[in-house]
Amino acid sequence: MPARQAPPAKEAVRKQVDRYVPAEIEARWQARWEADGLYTARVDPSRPKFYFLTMLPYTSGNLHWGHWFAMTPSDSRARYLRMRGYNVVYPIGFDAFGLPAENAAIQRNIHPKTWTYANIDSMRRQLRTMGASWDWSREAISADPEYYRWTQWFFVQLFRHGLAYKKMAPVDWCPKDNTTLAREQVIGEERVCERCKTPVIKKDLEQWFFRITAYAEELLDFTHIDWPEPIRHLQTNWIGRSEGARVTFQTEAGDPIEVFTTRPDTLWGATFLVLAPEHPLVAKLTTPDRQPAVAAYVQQTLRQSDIQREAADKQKTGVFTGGFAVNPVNGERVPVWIADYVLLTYGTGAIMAVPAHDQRDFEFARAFGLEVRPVILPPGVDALDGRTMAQAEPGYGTMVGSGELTGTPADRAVDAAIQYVEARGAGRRAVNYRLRDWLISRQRYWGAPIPIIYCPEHGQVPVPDDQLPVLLPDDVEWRPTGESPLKLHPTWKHTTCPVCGQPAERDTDTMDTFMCSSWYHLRYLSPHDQQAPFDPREYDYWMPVDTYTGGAEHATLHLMYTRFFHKAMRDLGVTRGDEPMLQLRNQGQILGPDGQRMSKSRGNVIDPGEQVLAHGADAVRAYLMFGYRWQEGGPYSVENIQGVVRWLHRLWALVLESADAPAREGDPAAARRLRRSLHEAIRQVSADLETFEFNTVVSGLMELSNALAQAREDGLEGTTEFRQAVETSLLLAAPVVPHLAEELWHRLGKPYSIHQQPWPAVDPSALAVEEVTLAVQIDGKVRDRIQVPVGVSEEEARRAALASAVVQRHLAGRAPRQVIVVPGRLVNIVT
RNA sequence: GCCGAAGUGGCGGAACUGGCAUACGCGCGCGACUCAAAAUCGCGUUCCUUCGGGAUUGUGGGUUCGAGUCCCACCUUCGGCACCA
Repeated sequence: MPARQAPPAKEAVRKQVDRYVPAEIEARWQARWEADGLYTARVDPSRPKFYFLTMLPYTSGNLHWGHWFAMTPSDSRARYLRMRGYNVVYPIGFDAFGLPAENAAIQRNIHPKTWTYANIDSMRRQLRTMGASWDWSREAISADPEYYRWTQWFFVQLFRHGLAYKKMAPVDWCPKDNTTLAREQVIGEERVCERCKTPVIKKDLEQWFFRITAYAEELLDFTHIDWPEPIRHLQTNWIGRSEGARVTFQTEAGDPIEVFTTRPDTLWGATFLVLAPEHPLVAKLTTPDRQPAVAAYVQQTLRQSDIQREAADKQKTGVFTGGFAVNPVNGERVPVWIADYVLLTYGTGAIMAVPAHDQRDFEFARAFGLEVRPVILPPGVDALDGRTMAQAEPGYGTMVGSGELTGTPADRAVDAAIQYVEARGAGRRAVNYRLRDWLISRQRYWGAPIPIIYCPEHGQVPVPDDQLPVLLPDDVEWRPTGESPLKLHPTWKHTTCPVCGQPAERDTDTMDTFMCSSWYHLRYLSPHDQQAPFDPREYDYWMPVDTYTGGAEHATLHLMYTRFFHKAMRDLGVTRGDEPMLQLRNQGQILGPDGQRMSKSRGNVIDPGEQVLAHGADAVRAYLMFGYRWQEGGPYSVENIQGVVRWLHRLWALVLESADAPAREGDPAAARRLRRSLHEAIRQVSADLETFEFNTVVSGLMELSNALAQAREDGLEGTTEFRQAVETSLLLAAPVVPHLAEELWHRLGKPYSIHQQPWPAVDPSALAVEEVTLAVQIDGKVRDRIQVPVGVSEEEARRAALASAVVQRHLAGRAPRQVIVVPGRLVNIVT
């Protein structure tokens, strides 16, 4: 759709001006800014720095609304901060490794590398059309050897300090993508793969893990960062901290069983133990006569998918092992069962079952005729009978039937029980986390190879720093088979041990791409550094990131991993400070016009590129800022984009039409009104850019445009006040519509570039008014409005309000009981 | 079930610490321009009204001179977690 021409206004004396054709100006200014290095950021200790970071895009091929919505409002804020005098670094790069590249490459039968780098080329071009103020000289691509050399270097650092380790474990496996996944990449109740939505299965595999659990406690501390509350809650819940005790039960087979409980006060009611079927002690505890039943149950559990197994409403199943343990607090002999409702991966993989006070244990006990023994009396409960209880009683209360501790009240029961077991060496206070270590091995091709060599003599040997990167070979069969493609390469894995020089083999897995993106903000500091992952001088100046913007869907993935990574590297002396990103803000999502997620299958995809072609990048930027609450997002609206398109055409025409109006004097009152509108706009636009309230940034600019139009009606064209207001309008609009502002600034003959001008300051005297309108309320309802001088006394305001004819009529002779005066706002007459 | 976010005109959404609800824009209506239409410009636009006024921020209570905003209970929608001991 071509931009439409605005004819001269009806007075017909308006100068005929060029129409606004964004296509003619946007590319030109983009090229100029880049040629001039306008946004190239350099360390300059004489100026305050600002590290503004937007989540790097994945190399999926095309920019969609999500990119525009995340990036262009952020860019406006970066531009604003630059005009405010900050030395802003606003870098960009590409998250280029990963499964989608491989899967797309498989579909199209082209090499993942070819596909990825072709996408980067086209995405670079598309990104440039946004008119964003990125420092392209800092571009980093995670699939470049000069990048992943350092990803591997970080792995080696973690390995050397015991934070990366390999272990055999039941892990989540995506049967479609043929690779393991981190726990965080398994989504929802259906337990599907984050990428392809295929239900995951469990496999026992030897895999590399990062010890994120060592940082569980510290990751719960958000006191020094300004992150959105929902993200803090999601991470807190994911980490899942529980306080309680670990208690040891001796067994008749010899090996003790350790359990974790949050309710040590119920220990005396533990009438049996339950182990996860995969628990290592199961074989040892099982008596010969129970062997067939136990083996059958374990087999059955293994065959079941996790979804079947973890369905909460499922009937409890399990079998008796034949083994017995001893309850350490009362010396009673309790049977040991196995059941699939106990998870190997949480706590110790074993529980003490207290059927009277835990609903799951209760259901299990009733299903198998096990004893239910109440040992807690919650307030208001006189007695509980284990034989007749219909459900568990999970509340806290006074201990009963608990030996020496009988009678301990609710508020002391847990502590008393912990002290009791600690004194007898049967247990200790403990904190347990739901968080598990981060599984980073991937049996896929398109990732950074894990830099470990296996030597028959020296075991796991990290690749020495001077031999990094371990290059990913191009000549592989990269289609997935379930084995790592690197393993099937004829020569790649064969190498020599860095310690002894004897033949050895490389690890043939690659790393989770979330490892690559855990430190990209550091690579931006010096993307071509050959000596180190980043230049410490750049680090000391720019870090930490001051503002980070991106999607909330990474709450328990990237946003948690990158915090862990930073803290681990801090402890290794690589980074400084406790947190990598001080302020985080999440944008919402742009949906299709039907309110559904845009997708080809729904046929509701609107291409942002087409809108840019039709209306210009500036209009799309302004539309995205104006039409939504940025943190919320919402459906794309064809009608609403017209609103900002009109505004931009009006602004364009107004500026050019009034550009060389002959100088004259105007009505002082009208001039004062214009000046007040101008400074109110400066105040509002500044404050709202600061706080990410982008919709009111644009509405403030529109109101200012309306005030200019009114001023023109009032005959102010040609006055100093009018010219200043026009120029300041352009400065205020520059962060939002950078091309249009630059073009008009240029046409007004102002010095290049508008983006290097200082941000306008609010003059408080311009905001001052002589008269204010007070609302006059009677019993809280507005009945009248009165004009009073600005500094009017309360007494005068009251008198003026009571003098109002409307008020007199409503009062009808009654005397007000009370009159409340809120200076500058209202008078409320209470009858 | 647990945790979190959000409910304001026909629509997107404003409303800073409790003080004039509905800014700004879309849409719609009327008018101007036009042979006509589009575009553009101007005016109007929360709802009801007997034109006095009355009602209104998901629902019901409460605090207050005054509540979209604070408190209590509930409803709806969306997101996350879920046999986590």
